[in-house]
Amino acid sequence: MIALSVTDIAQTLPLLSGMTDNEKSGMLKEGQVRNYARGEHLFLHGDPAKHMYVLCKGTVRLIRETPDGNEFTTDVMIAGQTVGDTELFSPHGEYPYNAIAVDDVTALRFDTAWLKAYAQRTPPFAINLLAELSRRNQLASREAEQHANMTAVQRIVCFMQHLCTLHDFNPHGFELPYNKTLIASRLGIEPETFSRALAKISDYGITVKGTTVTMTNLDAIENKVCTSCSIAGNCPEHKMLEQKMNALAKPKGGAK
Amino acid sequence: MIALSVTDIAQTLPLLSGMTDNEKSGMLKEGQVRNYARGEHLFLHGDPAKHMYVLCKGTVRLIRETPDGNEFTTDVMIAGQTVGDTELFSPHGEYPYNAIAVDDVTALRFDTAWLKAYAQRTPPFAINLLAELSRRNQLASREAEQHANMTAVQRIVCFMQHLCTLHDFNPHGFELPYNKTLIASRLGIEPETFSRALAKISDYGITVKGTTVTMTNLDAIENKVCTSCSIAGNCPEHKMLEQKMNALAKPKGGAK
DNA sequence: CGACACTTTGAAGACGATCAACGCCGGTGG
DNA sequence: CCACCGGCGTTGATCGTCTTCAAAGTGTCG
Repeated sequence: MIALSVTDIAQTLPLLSGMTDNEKSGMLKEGQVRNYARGEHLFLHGDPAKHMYVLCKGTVRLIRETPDGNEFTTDVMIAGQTVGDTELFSPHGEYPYNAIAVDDVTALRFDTAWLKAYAQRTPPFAINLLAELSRRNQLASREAEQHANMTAVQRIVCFMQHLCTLHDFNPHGFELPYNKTLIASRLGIEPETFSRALAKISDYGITVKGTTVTMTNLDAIENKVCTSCSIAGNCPEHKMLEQKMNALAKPKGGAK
Repeated sequence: MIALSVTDIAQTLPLLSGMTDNEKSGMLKEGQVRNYARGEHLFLHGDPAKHMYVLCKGTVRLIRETPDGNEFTTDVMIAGQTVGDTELFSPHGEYPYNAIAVDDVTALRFDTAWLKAYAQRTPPFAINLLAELSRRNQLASREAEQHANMTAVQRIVCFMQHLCTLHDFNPHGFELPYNKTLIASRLGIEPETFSRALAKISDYGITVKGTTVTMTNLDAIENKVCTSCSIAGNCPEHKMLEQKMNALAKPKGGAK
């Protein structure tokens, strides 16, 4: 679990890109450092959206509960990502999901009212917000599409690929960053189905043994599963993976 | 099919809310009136996102094509709605879907570059954009959730309810605004499944005969289907429907 | 009238959810 | 140190839902 310092955040946070160092530090000093223990919630569904969070350490699960008691994991956020930015300018100002710490979490907490005012007087920040929301929209709509058109096996392959680039893992072999039940919930499938599906993904050039994932054949993924690949033609995610697989040596027998 | 004048748009367009009349007309005069015949496309997937469209007349279908030739209808937009606003500040600047006219369409077309600059120097407009994207995000993520947790019948009921409020129809009886194949595609289900499911939705207090929809029992919908109802407790959409059903007389025998 | 798109119905099959059972592991408490 | 427990993961069997393929009915428009 990597922890990010304030300077790390200033460099990596998409919401701050293109802003001057002065502007960055001016904004970051408004953030309060908050810690959350495993299982604690940052906020609950229906709470007034008073804060936005930048995660520095740990993993946060965004969950919506359905009437029949089912839980649906909307997303899983990691260090360097932002929670609650979508609700900053939401018309009715409530969080539409619970945010719960999967492990011990450190976050920078910002006041919504202040951020709103800040966005109004700092156009670059407003633009960054717009770009971020735009990106989220695309992801969300692709999510819905995948659920409608792809089988569980295909969605898992997609997810593994995404996981690998997001966390900057070595495609030749990496460990799952959280447990399988959480992944299944994130993908909207049952743990049983997930378990069974893992046995079948070797057709797509991926092997999963225990918690270790190995990607062996990217061509088997490309144009079969990856939506952005097969539709747009050139998928940045895929190219990154390819470069990395060529650059990194294949781990030998006893390598961890 | 209702056509909107420029003054109609100035009043109803969410993106213009809270702006002065001067600002509104200043922006609207930048829009070019464009007409599209039935079946014509406004733009295609992968096209550079050069324009944003405000629909004045007709219906536009947003479609993504999957590798295996399947078509997935991301959304169906009607007069008074905006197409391409999500891509205004999209990082890579391409439309992620096709936009195709379902019937004869009139739209106001705005230049993306101009809008971007305009948003930077007009904070209220940027804020409206943020609010709109925020709203879209919520809809998209609920879409994904519904697909994972609800049956076809339930999704249809949800859709009918949404349709009724969106188009301001009379719940006691209205005509479907476009054909069933399109609706099925919008819901991510096959036309056959859709057809069969229509026979079963009477359990939820809705009757569909041919292209006529009648809502008879809102209680049967509430807390059974409507996600925002059962989760948030008080769903604005539902309340509107309820008020309307009470206000409007039940149509007698030969009423149209 | 004929072509064509849309809609409906039937029958078969694929897929995922559900219920149930079991093995595995880490932790707790005696 | 061992027994017990709970959470996690896997496997099997069954069931409901949706898709797919096929066919036939409906409607509209030239």
